[in-house]
Amino acid sequence: MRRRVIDKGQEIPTIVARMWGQEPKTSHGPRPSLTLDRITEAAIGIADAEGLAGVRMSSVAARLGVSPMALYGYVGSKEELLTAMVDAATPPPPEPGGQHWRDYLAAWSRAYRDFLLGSPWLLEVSPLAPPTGPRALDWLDRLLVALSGVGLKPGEGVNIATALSAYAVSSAALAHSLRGGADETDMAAPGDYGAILARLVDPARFPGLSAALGAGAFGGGQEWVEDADFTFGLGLLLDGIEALITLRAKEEQ
Amino acid sequence: MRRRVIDKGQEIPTIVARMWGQEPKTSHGPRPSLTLDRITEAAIGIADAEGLAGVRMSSVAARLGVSPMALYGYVGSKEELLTAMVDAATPPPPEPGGQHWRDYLAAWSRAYRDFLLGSPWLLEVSPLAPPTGPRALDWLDRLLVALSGVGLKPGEGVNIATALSAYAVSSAALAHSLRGGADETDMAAPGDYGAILARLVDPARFPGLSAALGAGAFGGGQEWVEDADFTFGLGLLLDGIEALITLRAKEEQ
DNA sequence: TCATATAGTGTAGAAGGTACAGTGTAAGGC
DNA sequence: GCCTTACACTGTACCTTCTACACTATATGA
Repeated sequence: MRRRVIDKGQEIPTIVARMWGQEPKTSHGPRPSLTLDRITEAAIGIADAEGLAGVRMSSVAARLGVSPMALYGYVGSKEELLTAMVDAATPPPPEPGGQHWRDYLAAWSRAYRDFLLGSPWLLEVSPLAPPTGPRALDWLDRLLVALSGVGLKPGEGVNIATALSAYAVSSAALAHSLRGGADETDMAAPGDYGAILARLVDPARFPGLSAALGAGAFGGGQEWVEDADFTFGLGLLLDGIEALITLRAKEEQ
Repeated sequence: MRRRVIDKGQEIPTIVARMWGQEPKTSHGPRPSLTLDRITEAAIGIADAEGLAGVRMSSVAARLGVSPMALYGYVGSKEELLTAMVDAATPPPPEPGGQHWRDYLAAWSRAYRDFLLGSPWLLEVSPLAPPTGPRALDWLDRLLVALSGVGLKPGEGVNIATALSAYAVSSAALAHSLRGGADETDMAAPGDYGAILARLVDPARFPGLSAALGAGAFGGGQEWVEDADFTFGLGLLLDGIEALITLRAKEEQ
C-alpha cells in the first residue's frame, strides 16, 4: 500500500479509513484512475455472477481494464478487498418509522437475512467479524435508535443486535445449504441433508435426533418451510427481549 | 480419492462416510499406513499450535512422515480435510442429567462457546455449515434429548438448537476478535474496536451508535466483561424458549 | 524547465494444492 | 509356490493465484 491516508489519529487501518471515504489527497503525479468504490463494485459484480471463487485480483483488475497490481494502490491485500466488498454490498437498513420496536426488530432481522441470501458469497467472507464499515454500522445504528427509549441499559442494545444478526446469519447459512446452494465441492453440506442424516443416525446412539428425523424435522419428506422456521426462532429472541424490556420497566418504578 | 467406501445406499459423500468410521475394506495390496483419525489428529495439532494457516497438505503429511500426496488416499481435497478436522476436534457435549431443561441448555451453550474459544481456528472453518459428523451430531442429539418431554413440536427442538449454536458461535467470534485474537493481518477486526468506532462515528449520522459509544457499550474505557454479555444474550434466548414451552403447555390442556 | 512524488505496468517469484505416472507390496487364484 | 492383480504411497511437475520489485509515465509546484 503505497498511498498514505489521512488517519485522524494514527491507528485506523488504511482500508477502514478508505471505506469511510477518506481517499488520500495527493498533489504531484498522475491522477488515480480508480476508486475503492469502483473496485468493490467490480469485485461484487464478479462475486454475484460467479461466486466468491471467481474473485481474483486478476479478474477484478481485468474487469476494470487495469493490471492486477494496480489494485494494490487501493487495497493492501486480497483480504482487505474482501472486507471492503462486504461493506460496499450492504444495503441500507429499513428505516425505523413510528412502529413498535418489536416490529422494527423483526423487519430488521428479516431484511438482514434476505440480504445475505441474496448474495450468498457473503456467507463465505467471515460474516462474524465485527463491523467497521459505514454501511454495516448503519444497520447497528438504526437498531439502537429503534430501541432507544424502551429503557434498556447502554450495552444491552448492542448485545441484542449481536444476537439478532447472529441468528440472521446462521439462518441464512442454513437456508442456503438446504437449498443445495453450497456448491458441489462442499461435501459437508449436500442437498439432501435429511436423507443423509437418516442413513447415518443410529437410534440407540442418537435417540433425540432419530426421533426428530422420524417426525420430519429436516424436511425429510415434507417440503422445507424455511420462512416459518426463521420466524419461529426470531420469535424466541423477540420474546426474550420483550421479557427484558418488561423487567427493566418494572425496575424503573 | 481412489479408495471406495461402503456407501450404504449410494449418495453419502466419501468423507462423511469416513468420518463415521466407515473405512474401506480392502483386500489385495499393501496395508494402509494411515487413518483419517491420525490425519485429523495431526492437522488439529498444527492448527492449535500455529493456527489454521499452518495447516498445509505438506505440513500435515510431514508430521505423519508421509508424502503430501499420501493424504489424498484418505481425503479428497484440503476442504474435506478441514471438514473432518472440525468434527474430530469436537468434544462430547455435557450429559443431560436430571436437571431442568433450562439449566442444560445454558450449560450446553456455554460449553459450546468455550469449545470454540479454545480452538479459535474453528471460527475460520465455516462454523455455520450444517453438521454431518458424529461428534457434532452428538451435540444436537443431547439437546434434543434434554428438550424431549417438554411438549414442543418435532422441528422446534432443531430450531432451538440452531438458534443457540448460532448465538454461541457469534459470541465466540466476537469475544475472539475483541481479545485481539484475530491476527494482525485481519485489519477488519483490530484490538481497540471501541476506540476506532469512536473516531469514525459521527453523532449526526449515527445517533444511536454514538450514544452507545458514549455510554461505554464497547468497553471504550470500562473493561469488557465478555461473560456477562454472553449470559445476557443467552438469557434472552432462554426466556423466549421458556415462553414457547409455556404456550405449548397451555395448548395441551 | 526541472525536480519530485505518485500511478500504473511487466515480470518474476513464491507458495500451495493436486494430477499423473511409476514403484513396490500384499493377497488370492492356479 | 508362482504370478496376477489391486492397491498404498512416492516423486515430479504443473497450475493457479497472490504479491514484491524495479521500471516507466505523468502531473504538479518551484
